[in-house]
Amino acid sequence: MKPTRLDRLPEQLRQELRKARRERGWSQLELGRRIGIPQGHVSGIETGKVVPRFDTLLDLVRVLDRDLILVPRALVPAVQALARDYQEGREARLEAGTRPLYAAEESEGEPDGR
Amino acid sequence: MKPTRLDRLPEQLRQELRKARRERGWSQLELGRRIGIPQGHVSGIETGKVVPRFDTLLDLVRVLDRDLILVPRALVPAVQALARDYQEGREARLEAGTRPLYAAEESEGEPDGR
DNA sequence: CACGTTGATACAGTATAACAGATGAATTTG
DNA sequence: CAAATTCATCTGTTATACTGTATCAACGTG
Repeated sequence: MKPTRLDRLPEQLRQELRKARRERGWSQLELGRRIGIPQGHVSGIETGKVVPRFDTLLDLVRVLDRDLILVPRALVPAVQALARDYQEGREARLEAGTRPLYAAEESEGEPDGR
Repeated sequence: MKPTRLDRLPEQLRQELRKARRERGWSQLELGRRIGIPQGHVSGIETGKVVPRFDTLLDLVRVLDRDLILVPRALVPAVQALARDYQEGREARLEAGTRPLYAAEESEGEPDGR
């Protein structure tokens, strides 16, 4: 992995964001629309071109049904394992009927009135 | 809790930051020095006057031996409980010999070369 | 009391995130 | 193929995080 002094926003986190967005079948435009930021900005964040403010990132992860939480360093491995297992479970359930599952939902979930 | 449209940086998070800093016996000046930001800025963050960039907040929590991690919303309660229990354990151990424990360490731990 | 520390706040100047809008390449779709 | 979609990137403007410096009140300590 290139150190690319551009990952002031951790690459791992960026990948997870992109993955979560795609799981939902949302384009950057769609995701941006939901939290009120332009497509170009979503792109900049996902590619590591800009480091978002904390509140922006929080809006982003929450609309993707995730959250950012503060944990003691000692617990990081355990929590990550927990999260990974959980996700793998979801994915397994997902490919069972290879359908986006989320993509369909055109319920226009409240844009979280920013 | 007041909604105070100032908590774009969640109050709970701010309280935890302040608490963690004090546990270590560090002043805002000392904390700021360790990650390379001025005392006034630390104050602004702790009081909710400014919303830090994600990288700034990450530097902050890491020097306080915490981390920010992305988790599925469904796991938030579980992870928070885990973190709370862990902290309570530490505190109990701490007051046993009511001594800052951290405060002493003047090992000048690498300022995490920003 | 004089002195040092801590934390909040202010101000000016700089850096950059955020926004609006546009373009173009690659890919998908009709 | 033509049209639409998606995403990266660019330009210009605005908002604001961040820096450096300084002041002040509250507190504690010599």
